[in-house]
Amino acid sequence: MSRYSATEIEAKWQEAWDKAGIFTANHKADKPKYYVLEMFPYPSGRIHMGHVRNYTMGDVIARHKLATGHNVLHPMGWDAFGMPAENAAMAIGGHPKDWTYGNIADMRSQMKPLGLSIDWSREFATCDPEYYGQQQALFLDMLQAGLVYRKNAVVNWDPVDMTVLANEQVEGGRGWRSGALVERRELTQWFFKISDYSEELLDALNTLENWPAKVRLMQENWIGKSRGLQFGFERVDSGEPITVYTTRPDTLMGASFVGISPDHPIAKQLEAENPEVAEFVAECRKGGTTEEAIETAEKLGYDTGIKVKHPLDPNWELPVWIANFILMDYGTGAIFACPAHDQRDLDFCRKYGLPVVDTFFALDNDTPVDKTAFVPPKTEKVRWVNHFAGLTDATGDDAINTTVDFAEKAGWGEGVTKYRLRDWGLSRQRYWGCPIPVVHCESCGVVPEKNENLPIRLPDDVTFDKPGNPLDRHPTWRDCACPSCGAPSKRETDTMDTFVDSSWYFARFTAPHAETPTDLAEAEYWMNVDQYIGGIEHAILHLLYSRFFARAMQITGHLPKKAIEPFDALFTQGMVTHEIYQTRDANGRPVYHLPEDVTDGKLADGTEVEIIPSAKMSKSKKNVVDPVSIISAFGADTARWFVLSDSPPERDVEWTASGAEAAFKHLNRVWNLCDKIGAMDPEAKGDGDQDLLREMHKAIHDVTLGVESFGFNAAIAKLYAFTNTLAKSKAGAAAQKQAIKTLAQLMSPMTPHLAEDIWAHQGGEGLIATAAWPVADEAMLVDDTVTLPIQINGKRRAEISVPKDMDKAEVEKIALSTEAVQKALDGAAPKKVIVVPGRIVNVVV
RNA sequence: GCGGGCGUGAUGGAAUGGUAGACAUAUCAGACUUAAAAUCUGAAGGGCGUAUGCCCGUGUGGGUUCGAGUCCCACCGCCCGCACCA
Repeated sequence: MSRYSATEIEAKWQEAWDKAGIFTANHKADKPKYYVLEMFPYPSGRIHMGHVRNYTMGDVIARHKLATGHNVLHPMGWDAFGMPAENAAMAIGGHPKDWTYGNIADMRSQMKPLGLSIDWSREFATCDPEYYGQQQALFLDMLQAGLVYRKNAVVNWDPVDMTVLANEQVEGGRGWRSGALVERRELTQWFFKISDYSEELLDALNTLENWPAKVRLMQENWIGKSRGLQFGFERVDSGEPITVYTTRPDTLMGASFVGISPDHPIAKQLEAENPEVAEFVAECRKGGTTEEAIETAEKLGYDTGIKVKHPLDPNWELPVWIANFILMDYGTGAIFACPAHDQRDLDFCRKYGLPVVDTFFALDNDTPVDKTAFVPPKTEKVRWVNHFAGLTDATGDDAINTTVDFAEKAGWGEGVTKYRLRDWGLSRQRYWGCPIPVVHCESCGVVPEKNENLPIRLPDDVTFDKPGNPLDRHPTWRDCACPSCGAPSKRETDTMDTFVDSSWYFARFTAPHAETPTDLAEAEYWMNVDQYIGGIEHAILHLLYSRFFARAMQITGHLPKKAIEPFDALFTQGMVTHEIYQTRDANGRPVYHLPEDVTDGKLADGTEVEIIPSAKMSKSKKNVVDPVSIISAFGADTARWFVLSDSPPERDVEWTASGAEAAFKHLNRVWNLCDKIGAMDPEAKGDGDQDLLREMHKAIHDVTLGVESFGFNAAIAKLYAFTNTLAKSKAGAAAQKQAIKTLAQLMSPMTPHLAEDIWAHQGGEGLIATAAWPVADEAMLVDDTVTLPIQINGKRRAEISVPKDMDKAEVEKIALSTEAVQKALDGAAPKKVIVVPGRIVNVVV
């Protein structure tokens, strides 16, 4: 009997697939296409179990589609620009380019043994000049189409990475990568006009039926549409209006003061004139220092002394305050405060002794507001005591609509729609990114580079011994001729946010070597991505940017109209977790231990470790298992099988040594089963051929359903069960052989190497990878005889065995004659009998 | 605060409104072995009982239904996302 040697067969079949070129995507044949894509990795240098899970899921889909007669596009690339390469250069010397390409080579060599059905001929890295040159071309087209612009803006400055960050890249006041507290600076930056597409990006979410509802909702909240009233408060001194935006215009009679942002033009003017204001505004800009401080930040205000007139009563004057909680880039940067119905306004007014006026009460309670603002749901009816349009009992929603109509008719305000989504600032003061292809000329201003000069390559001779951008201090790279007038000029030294790189790579995969960003014929054939798979952490940033880029690329003629939503279906997979093993050092500080150093809760020297519940694998907690060592111990098939088997794919899966071993043992069992069946006399007859084949068809049905609906764990459970059935079967050689070949086919998306070897051993034709996927025979899915449970009043009391097509009346008769039913009836007639054919019988007594 | 999701054995988890706990882990017992490992066979939600069996059981409480883990309402707990957004 031969032994299952994963190392041997995996290398053998990977070579065979390569040689046959079966994973090379090809659009010539007359078959439907299928584009499956997993989010491409950052080349950190090591693959981790998360990658294994992500790519295995995509591979299962890709291989299944290949076996069901599709032209499959399943590419792989590298999201290769970004800070870590520069950090490495600063920390250990060397060049970001060498570091990155070295990592790519390492990771590729770790990934290849997984046996993924990837078309490696389409591989690229975003730091390839061939790729980023096309990105520059795309940028220039977008510039011409008015989708990119430059403006002076208050931006988030990361003092550690020494670069600006987009709003989406600031989490809790800290840089998403460095974790440093973000400062606010005013700089001239490049922006993508994503906010022009707010409404469309929001509307189109409804068409993304095969996206998780959670992701759509997160994007909806992020875009943040609101409807409200915009109007002016007239200044008493100058007669100039201060324009405010409010979503609760119905509370205007409860207005207590007008508030403006510290960045509002009026505040800026006062700042210049008045040192006291300057000091206050500076204090506001500093902001909090910790996350808690930001959450519980004290409301700060400064009374400017300016008075404005209430739009409904020229004799009613309100003070104008500068308040630290008002954001300049939302609405108009100015508000009116209604403390009775807004907790934040109430806190502010109580602090500074400003009036609090109730405008409505609950229908059954008219207690004036004291410390808690009265903010009922807008759908709840309330009783108005202070409204200008004569409202009495109405819901908030009705009151808002009535008020907007009233203001529009009276001509002092207009209903407007606002979005929270702001334009995407793409300038980064970094070296290792795609250079922005523009030139600054003293006479011509900002001039786009000529297309024939692309790519604008990054210079290789740079140093990282000083903080800041090496491009900025390079002696010659900046020098160039103005593309317009030819005069000596300076290049832009900012590079693009790396999210730009990942916003169109999926389109580039359709023609990775085209001389233009895309090849429209190829894009027309391969787009859209039929199934996209990645982490939920990209729910907003990457996916929203990509949706914007798909629109921009359509406008600039690089993608067909049908690709406006580039990802037909999205699946967000869970993480791979592991227990954490901890001891403490002499000072009581935690010390973590690698799983491979812990046996039965003890270290090699016998020290007991504390076991902390599973968390995402991370190097700092040392709860990591290296795919490379798993593959060398058990083989890729075992790793692939295990990451899919234990949990539903959208949930986290806990890596356990026992689970991985169990997966390995099971594959051995299947191997031995194949050996055993192979050794049978081909003419041997046995018992229960039909039963085995029936189970085989049920397995085909269930596994296919599982694979097609991301029920990988359920599919694998069915494969376990069918293997157990086959192992115990006494059927004849022909039936067993058919069963093991089918089992191999059903396993082939998950464990492709083992499946291939079994196929060959059992005399299967060609490669199993390209063999037609088995189809279940409907007639074989139902047993001739079915076991029906008999319920009495909904509780199971007995079972009967009847032919599958016996009619209801007959089933009822048999059910009623059972001992349990007779006993329960005790001579009386049943009140009701429900017979669900093939399912159940319920007798009500 | 706003929004969303989830609560099933010791554990991960199965169950188109139709026999709850498939499949797997851990556990226990048996076979093989001088012994162990490996492998194979079997047991196993809780309680009572020698047993045929009976009672209870999917976070808690109600409801709809012949029948609810699944649908509806309320509550409790946990997780995630967003958040001075006017």
